[in-house]
Amino acid sequence: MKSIDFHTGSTAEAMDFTSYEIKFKALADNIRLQIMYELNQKPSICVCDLTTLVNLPQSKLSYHLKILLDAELIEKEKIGTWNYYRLNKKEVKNILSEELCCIFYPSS
Amino acid sequence: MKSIDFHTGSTAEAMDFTSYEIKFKALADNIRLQIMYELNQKPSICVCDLTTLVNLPQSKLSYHLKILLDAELIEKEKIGTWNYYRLNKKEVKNILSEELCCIFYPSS
DNA sequence: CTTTTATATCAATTTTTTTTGATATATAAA
DNA sequence: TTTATATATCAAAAAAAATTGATATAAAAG
Repeated sequence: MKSIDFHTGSTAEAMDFTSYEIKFKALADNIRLQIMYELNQKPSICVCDLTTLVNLPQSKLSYHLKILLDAELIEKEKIGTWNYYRLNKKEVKNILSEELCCIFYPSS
Repeated sequence: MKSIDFHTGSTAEAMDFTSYEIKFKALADNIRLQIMYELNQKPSICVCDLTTLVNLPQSKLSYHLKILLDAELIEKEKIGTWNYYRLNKKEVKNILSEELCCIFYPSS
C-alpha cells in the first residue's frame, strides 16, 4: 500500500486492493454464488453431490470451485477419494454484510 | 426465485442471484475499487477531478463509472457542465461488511 | 453564433474469463 | 493386478470484459 499524500488528500499512487479484487471476482458469477448458497445449507458437501445440486458437468464445477478456493472463500478437505468443500466462514464474514451472510453464510 | 424442494433441501432449479452478481462484478476490478475508495474520501467528486485522482484517461474512467452506476453502487448528479458522483451509501452498506465499509464507505 | 470545456458513447482491438471435452491421477474395489 | 470411481488439470474454442482513440453532445464562455 502506497503512502498517502496528506497535502492533496489523495494517494500518491494507486492503492492495492488486489486481495479484495480476487474475492469480489470470485463472487462475481451466478454459478459461484449458487455454489456458495448450496455450501451454506450444509456443513460440507463433496464434489460428487455438488455436481447434482448445482447441475454442472464435473470439470466445470471443478473450475469454479478452484476460483472460490483461491479466493479463500471456501475450504477443501480430502477424505478417501472424496473432496469435501465448505465455506470459509471467517473470510465470508469479513467482507459480506450480515444481511448477505443470511443468504451465503449461516447467521450463527 | 424458484420454489424450494423441501424433500432434498436443494433448489429444484437454480436460484437467481443476478442482482448480486452485477454488484460483485462491479466491485471485481482494482480500478473500480480505487474509484470507490476515492469517492469515500469526499461527499462527491466531479469526473474531471476523478480523472487526476485515479489517473485514468477520460473515456476509460467514464466506462468504469458507468459499470458502478449500473450496479447502483454510486449515484450521479449533473450540475451545469459537471457530473458529480458519490457513493450510494445504502447499497454499499447492504452488501459489504462494516469492516470493508471503513475502506469503501464512511463509518458514520 | 463560434469556441471551449466536460463528459458520454461507439467501434475496433486486446485481454481475460468461461466452457468444453479429453486426459491424468489417486484411491478403492473386485 | 485390473477396473471403476472421484476429482483435477489441460488445451482449444467461445464468450465476455476492458482498452483505446475517435466522435458526439451539451452547457458555458467569449
